[in-house]
Amino acid sequence: MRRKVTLKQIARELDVSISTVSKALRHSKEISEDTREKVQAFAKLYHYRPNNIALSLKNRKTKTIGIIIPEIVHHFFSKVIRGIELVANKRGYNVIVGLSNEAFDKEVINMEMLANGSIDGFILSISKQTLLQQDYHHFNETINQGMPIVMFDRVVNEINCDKVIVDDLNGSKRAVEKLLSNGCKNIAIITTKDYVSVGRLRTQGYLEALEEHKIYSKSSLILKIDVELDSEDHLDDLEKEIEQFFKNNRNIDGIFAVNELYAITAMKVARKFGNQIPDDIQVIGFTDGVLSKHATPSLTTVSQHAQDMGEKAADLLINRLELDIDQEEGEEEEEEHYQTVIIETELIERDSTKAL
Amino acid sequence: MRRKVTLKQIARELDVSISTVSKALRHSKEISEDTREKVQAFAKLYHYRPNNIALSLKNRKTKTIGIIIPEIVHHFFSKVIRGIELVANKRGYNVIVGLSNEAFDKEVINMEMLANGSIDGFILSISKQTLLQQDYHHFNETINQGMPIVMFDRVVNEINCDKVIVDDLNGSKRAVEKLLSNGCKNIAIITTKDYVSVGRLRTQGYLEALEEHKIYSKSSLILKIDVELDSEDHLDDLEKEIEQFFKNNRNIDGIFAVNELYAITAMKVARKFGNQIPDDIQVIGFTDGVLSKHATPSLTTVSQHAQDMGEKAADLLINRLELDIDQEEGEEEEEEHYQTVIIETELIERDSTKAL
DNA sequence: TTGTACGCGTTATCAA
DNA sequence: TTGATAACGCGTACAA
Repeated sequence: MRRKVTLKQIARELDVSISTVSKALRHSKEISEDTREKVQAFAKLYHYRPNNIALSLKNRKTKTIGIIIPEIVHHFFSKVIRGIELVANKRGYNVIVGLSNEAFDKEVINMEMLANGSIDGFILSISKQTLLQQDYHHFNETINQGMPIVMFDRVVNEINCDKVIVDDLNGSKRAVEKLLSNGCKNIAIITTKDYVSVGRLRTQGYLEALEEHKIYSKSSLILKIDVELDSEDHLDDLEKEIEQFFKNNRNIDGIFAVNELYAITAMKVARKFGNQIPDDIQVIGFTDGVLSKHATPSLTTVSQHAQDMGEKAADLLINRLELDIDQEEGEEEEEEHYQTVIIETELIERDSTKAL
Repeated sequence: MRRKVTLKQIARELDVSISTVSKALRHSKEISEDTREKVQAFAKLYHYRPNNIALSLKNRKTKTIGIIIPEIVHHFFSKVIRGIELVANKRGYNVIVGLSNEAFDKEVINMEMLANGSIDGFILSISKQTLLQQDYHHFNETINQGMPIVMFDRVVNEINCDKVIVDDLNGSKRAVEKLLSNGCKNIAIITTKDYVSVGRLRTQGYLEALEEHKIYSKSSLILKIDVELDSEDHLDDLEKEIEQFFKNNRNIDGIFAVNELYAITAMKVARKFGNQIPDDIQVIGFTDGVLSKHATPSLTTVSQHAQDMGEKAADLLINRLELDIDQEEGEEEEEEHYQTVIIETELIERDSTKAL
């Protein structure tokens, strides 16, 4: 077992100085062709590779991006990661992942852990608990320490940073309009409680679409699901709640659900109540997931282009990181103008809505 | 914007030496209570945290685990990551993720990138292309450099390292036995080409189950799907291939599919051919995915306990890392006995098989 | 053409 | 009780 070789070992072996080896390997023409070749041959033989950690310490940058997401077993988030990783790798960065598991504490701890030199910047989506508590000090502290953050999807206005969001409002608006133009008269929405920003926006889109079509929204047609019901353990409860909702609203002929799980469950319940989809009830979800594609009937959805979001977020972050380098000395940092990139949604029509 | 403070800055500020600060912060009783408190107060005020990179360089370990997987947008792999992250975090480690995207080159590049000091060890699952080419030099090199590897799921005998695998053979065997005891007479298998180790093993389980029931296996009932058909872009081709398979085998009354996608697609095709599930054809898949749970009918599957695999893999790796420390000096490394942990599968009965 | 010295941030050892 | 020094591995400005 030969451990990793270092410059020092090569230097000792070849009886030259460390800096000579360093220069020779970096093809500096300060060094004679003779020694250069000798050193390079030796380095190749022993598979010399510079130690990343030492480079990070020296350069004061790690070429690593920290990702903090609430959950990884989730099509949307894993697609975002894929997008981030793609761009990051292409631009010479690695990706380190921390999971908040939707909990405030784990989010804070994870961020502190990574912020102490392990990474150059964050890409993150806020946990539900954090959104609920509205405690964002850890984000601000991180930014104040000069570590850039890019938020995606679950963002918050209070924080000054680059953001990548889905056009939730217009996405849902168009979905609801689709239902309307497909002839639905009683469109229900199954959404989250309002503190989840994306849920709130999607609800708003729903309301605006109705309003613009001069339809009065009825609060009875709006079901706001509580967070806990999302977890695997509470699938049954979710189903029951939606069942109750159906019982209270016998005349529903269209459903807009703000995520895949709600949509699928709604379809299931609708069928249980003897409805045909899309003949009796048409359903549209909001997501990128696999479920939608393979459900029966396959689900018409508002696609979020998750991978695009990841790619965009990575580009934003790396751009800022490399920009910071150039103006390193500028000290008084000319007022930094943060961007909010909006990723357009796309309505993917499948079999849960009528083909006109 | 106050940048991260370092020992040096605190020392200068308080007009003491760096080492005094360091000791004071580590509660060394070498230091007078006076200065100790002074330093600690100052450090707290400025949120001093030791720089991870510097610590890594000094301690020659990063407390970071590198994960290399073929694909992240995949229920199985993301669940494994969740398991790894859970244990890693609990034991004070971070997790850095590299995606091979099923390609040999990316696997190699990613590993080289991380092996140069960024991590203490790998947890990985081999890419399809690597399995196909059977070129494993990068694994051996990594291990020879003293960096431990734990492989999971897609492993290979040639490599000497800890492994965590699913009991593929017995899992499929029991699945097929279930179909048999449920009355199926013509059980087909939809599997992968043999170089995918898990596919091969699951096929073997299928064959053994038949054999033990004195049933001759028919090659016409074995469909081995080519890799490329797995990708999103080739879903249609996959469906067509399975359709053709059905046309050639009109008498199928049971299907065992080695993954979720194959199973779902098979159900779809079966229905298209006018079959009722589970009345005419019973189907069992091999997976942990969401599709199975939410499909119509919901799919009976062999669960792999992906999260357990991740947890076990992380424990194996960290155990070895911390063991290495203790016997650091031992040099002649008493022969290392690597383990292969087998995670038992579990048959989860849902609605694609008959309830007897 | 080659080597020395320094610094990145930290800790451990030894000297004062 | 405190401080100076070395070391982790690297790159580079400067000296030889």
